[in-house]
Amino acid sequence: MTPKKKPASRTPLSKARVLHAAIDLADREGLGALTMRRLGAELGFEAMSLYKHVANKEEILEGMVELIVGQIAIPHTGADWKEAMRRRAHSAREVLSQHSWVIGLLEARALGGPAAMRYLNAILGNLMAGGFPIEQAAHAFNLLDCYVYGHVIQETLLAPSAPENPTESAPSSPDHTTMSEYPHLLAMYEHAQTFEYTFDGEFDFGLELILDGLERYRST
Amino acid sequence: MTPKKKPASRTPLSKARVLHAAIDLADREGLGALTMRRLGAELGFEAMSLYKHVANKEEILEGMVELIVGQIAIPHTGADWKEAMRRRAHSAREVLSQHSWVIGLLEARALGGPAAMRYLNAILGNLMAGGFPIEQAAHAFNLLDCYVYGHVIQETLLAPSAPENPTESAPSSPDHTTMSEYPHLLAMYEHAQTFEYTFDGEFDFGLELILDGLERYRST
DNA sequence: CCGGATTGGATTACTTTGTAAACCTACAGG
DNA sequence: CCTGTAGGTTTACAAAGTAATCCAATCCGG
Repeated sequence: MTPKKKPASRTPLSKARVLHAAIDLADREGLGALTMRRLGAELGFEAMSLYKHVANKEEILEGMVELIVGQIAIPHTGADWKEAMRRRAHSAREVLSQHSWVIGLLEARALGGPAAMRYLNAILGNLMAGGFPIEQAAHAFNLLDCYVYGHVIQETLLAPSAPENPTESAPSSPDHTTMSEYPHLLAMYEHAQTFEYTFDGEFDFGLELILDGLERYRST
Repeated sequence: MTPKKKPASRTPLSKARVLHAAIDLADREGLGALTMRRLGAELGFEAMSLYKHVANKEEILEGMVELIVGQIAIPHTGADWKEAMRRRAHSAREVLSQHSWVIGLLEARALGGPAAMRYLNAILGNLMAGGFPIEQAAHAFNLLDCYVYGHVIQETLLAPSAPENPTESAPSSPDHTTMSEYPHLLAMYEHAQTFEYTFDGEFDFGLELILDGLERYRST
């Protein structure tokens, strides 16, 4: 037996490794599974060893958010504002949907990190370069961001509730007798079953409507 | 000493009282303070006594969401769709902002309750009565809801972080040296200090833009 | 080359929180 | 009256975050 016992999983451990393992775990089994002991086990160490690399669990959560937010594509400063906003909205939706647990962490953690700052700054810069004066840019940014954010939440709310709680899934039409009291809602459920209804479609509809509205507003 | 010792606080206890006390506590000190022991104390009973009226904490959380969602004004079926949507958006924003912790609970809890169903049903009904065929109503509803939802989150994220974590407040412009790397963001912060910038204003701007867009869309 | 200091990890143990289980007690009704 | 049950209490335990301590290897100046 050579002196190197567990080759891959015994590499030194570091904040970066902890964070990536945490994201991995959250992706696979949801935030609920992210406990210090579990995370330690996942890495092949004891729970308390993690504390040599992060101050506490909160720091892990912050780091996770930071990493994820950093994955959202930032528009290049030269681009046409409308196309830039479209791109970044799609990117944000994709990234956030992929790691739907971040939503639950975004309470005060995001705003501070450098990734978020770079992101926000780039967007505002793009809008202003696109001809929006500051207060219009604020309006536009706020509106777009609320929409993207809200939509991701809706999706994860309605979607086949990922790995978190494998119990109830939302849109399973809770028996027709109950539903008969809510005829419009029932119609909606049925429509949602159609192949005409996709999250992608819904998202793009709203996004384009907002973008067009903003364009009209800008040239006011 | 008369036999009645603690007059008001010793009334029998019931699910309703538990729920209202829970909402009260969450309003005052945030979701983090809502523990079974604390809630029991608040009511003048032991923690375990609560379990004679609710199955578990989850049931309390569900009940809280249900009560809050039930407070959102539902538009009357006759009203003009635009005005109806405007009203309900404002109502929703108000109610959700007042109890900002509901956002954190809305993961799968809301969609099932009767209050939510009534709410969704009424909105869809209004839109369809206003001339939107089902798939357009779905679009419109989704868009509006995402916006309202997203906006409330933004607000609570940026607002003077209520009773939850009295630590850091977000928009305190984290020292000018750091900010100088993000010029647009800095400009935004400064603009936000202006009396021209209010959450109300931002909300209404986006709402009207969306409503106008929907109106245009409907008559396509 | 050596002895202490430092670094990274393991052990133990304490706290908080949800909740199961058993217990108690007053009151209702046969 | 006796009994059972509804409503409340006590005790106890498991999971999770983390403080304190300990331990081994490695690093570093003399």
